[in-house]
Amino acid sequence: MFVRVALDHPLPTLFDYRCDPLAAPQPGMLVSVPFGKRTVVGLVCEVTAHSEVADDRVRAVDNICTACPPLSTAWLELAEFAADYYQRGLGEVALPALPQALRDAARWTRLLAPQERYRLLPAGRSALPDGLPARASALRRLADELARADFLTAADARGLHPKAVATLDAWQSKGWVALELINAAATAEPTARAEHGMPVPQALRAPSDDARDSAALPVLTDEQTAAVTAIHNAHGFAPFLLHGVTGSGKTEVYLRALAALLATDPTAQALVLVPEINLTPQFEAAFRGRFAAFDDRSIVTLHSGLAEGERARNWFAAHTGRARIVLGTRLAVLASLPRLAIICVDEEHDPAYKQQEGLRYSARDLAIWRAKQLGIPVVLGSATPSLESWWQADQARYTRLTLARRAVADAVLPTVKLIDLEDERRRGRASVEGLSGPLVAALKARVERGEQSLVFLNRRGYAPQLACDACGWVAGCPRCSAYVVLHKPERALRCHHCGWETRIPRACPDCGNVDIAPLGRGTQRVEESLAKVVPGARVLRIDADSTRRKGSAQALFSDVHAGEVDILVGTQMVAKGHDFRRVSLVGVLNADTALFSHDFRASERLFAQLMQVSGRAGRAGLPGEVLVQTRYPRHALYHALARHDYVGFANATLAERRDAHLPPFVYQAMLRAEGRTLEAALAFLLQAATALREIPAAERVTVYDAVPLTIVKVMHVHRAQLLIESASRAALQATLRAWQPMLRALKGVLRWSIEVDPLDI
DNA sequence: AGCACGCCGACT
DNA sequence: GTCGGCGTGCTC
Repeated sequence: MFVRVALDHPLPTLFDYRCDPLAAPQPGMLVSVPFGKRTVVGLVCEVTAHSEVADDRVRAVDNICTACPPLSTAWLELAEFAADYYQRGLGEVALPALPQALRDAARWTRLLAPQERYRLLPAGRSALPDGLPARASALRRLADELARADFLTAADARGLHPKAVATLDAWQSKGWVALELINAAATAEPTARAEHGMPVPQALRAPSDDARDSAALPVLTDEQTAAVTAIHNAHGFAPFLLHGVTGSGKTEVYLRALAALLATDPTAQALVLVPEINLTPQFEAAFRGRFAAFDDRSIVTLHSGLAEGERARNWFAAHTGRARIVLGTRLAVLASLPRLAIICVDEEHDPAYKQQEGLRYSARDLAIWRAKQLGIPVVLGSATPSLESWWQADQARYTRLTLARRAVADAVLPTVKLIDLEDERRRGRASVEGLSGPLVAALKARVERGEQSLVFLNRRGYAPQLACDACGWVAGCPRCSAYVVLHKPERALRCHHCGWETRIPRACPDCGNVDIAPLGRGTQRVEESLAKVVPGARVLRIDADSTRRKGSAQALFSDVHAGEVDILVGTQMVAKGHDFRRVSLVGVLNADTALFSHDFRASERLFAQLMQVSGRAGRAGLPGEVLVQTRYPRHALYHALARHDYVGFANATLAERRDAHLPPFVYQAMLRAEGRTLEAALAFLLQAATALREIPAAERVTVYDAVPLTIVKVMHVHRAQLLIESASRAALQATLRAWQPMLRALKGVLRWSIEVDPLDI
């Protein structure tokens, strides 16, 4: 007997191994196999009686992972499709999608091995809370938790108090707690159990079933009702584009659609995707609140911020069918969900759904593929849908559901005003520290009224450049072809491309001049300026720097919700999804740069971002105002923004894209090369372009010139790219498939990679 | 991707 | 004389 195994390895082939015919693994199982000098974990794709590989080269399977039920055929097909479409090996797709614990054969035994846990004994229950010193708060917490849950694993206990295990051992010797063994795999709910019917949670019953339930639920608008009904009545594969302005209650539509579906089928699973880790807590709270009868294994999250163990547990809950709702970021789209019945993709336009390293997949596109494969509904929600999705709806391939009104009765869309910076200057009203007079006045008025404001600026750090007035020197990164960003609190210059850091120099290293000054402004500088310009205001900055520590983003956001902040300064991080009820003013700084970008998608991104950040204003009855500082107040994008006219913007932009033969009217792929020199990278791409002439399918493919990337050099590596496109997706795919072996034969470059459907051009 | 082999320059 | 640089080649 032989198994054909996929390994996490760039070669797109399966590897054959011998196995015991009496104990052969099934497809979808994990095995550990010898590979070269190492032992690696692979995924069994086929079990056959014959192998094409010469007998003496075939080695034997080392070990079979019995702790994990095999992955389903449907999941293997998903991995195969993704590998095929994104031009990678199956193993490169499948194995990174699994939890780390499964990819390390040494840890398989521990998955099955008995785990220890401490159970509270009656003696302990009577003795414990009082037997502790009143001041020993950590010990009391431990005792309380033990009393509440009856038992604690060592890991849980350690989470409460670092020395908890020692304490528990001491309590054990006093006869207060007992150490018992549990079998981890046995506690994971087997699929069979789920299929016999989990209890239907109360919250899932239709509102009409129970007057008390319906009283607690928000009343749907007509538009929301229509959307929920349409999703509920769908049969088979049913893609929906839920186009709803911010605050129109898209989340409520997801909640109702899920409730209806999960109630009809007590084993059904739902997958809900959000673009950012920061949004998972608020979504998790909303889902746990609504599905109160679901325990914490029934609703799980999957994202890269979870500790490895928790991620593995949640993955298992999804894989065994135990989890009914899986809420996660893009990586969750590759979770194993044997009973998947509906998928929701919130803010489907968000570029964060595109993985930007390794396998460069679009989680939104894979979500649609999964829905099609399984014949289930998929709901793509956004206030500013991607033009790709909008076009699909235009073509009637997706059903459009529109929520044009805000769901909260007295909430109206904010008024958007453009502040013409040129005009301000001509009238002798120069901006102070980059903040125009009207914006400062509006900020002051909000502080006086006790309302909150949000200042949006998509640039972190203090200033994007540090320059010498005398000789024109600008601080640059020694490893990259980029300027270093001044970070004032850390008193450092930092490269945002490679992380290189240095102290701020006292004088110009070129000419010795001490008058070196920051140029431009980032969030730190705006934070500082606001404190000066709006005296007495409590200013809080939220960006990737201020939220670096784990959990700090949540803490900062809750300060805002608690009203402890007057002015919030932030990057796109604050624009997404958060429902800041007291914010009545949004100020936008420095948006103009994206208007004239070389990237044809820059304006689409800017429009979505500005619509999204505008939506933060005036959510709870307060009249909202958005002030955009610009030098181009007559630009069509700003006009569409001022009228909240996504549809006009989308239609106009789509018409431009059609004329210019850009996506979604053509399909693109990018070949990127990294070389020791730019010449090497370009030479490689030139050879690659020449090789295309030998591929028949490439006759229907347009090849552009190889060009250096905007940031040519990162970490001493020079980068260039070559764009190819075709009106035929099939021709493009066929070309890429034939191209890869030719590329592998080329030399002279450190690395190269193909990206299908690139977002950044 | 790893991890070997292999062939040439600066050091104890 | 070796340590170690990265070019080349292989992995069932």
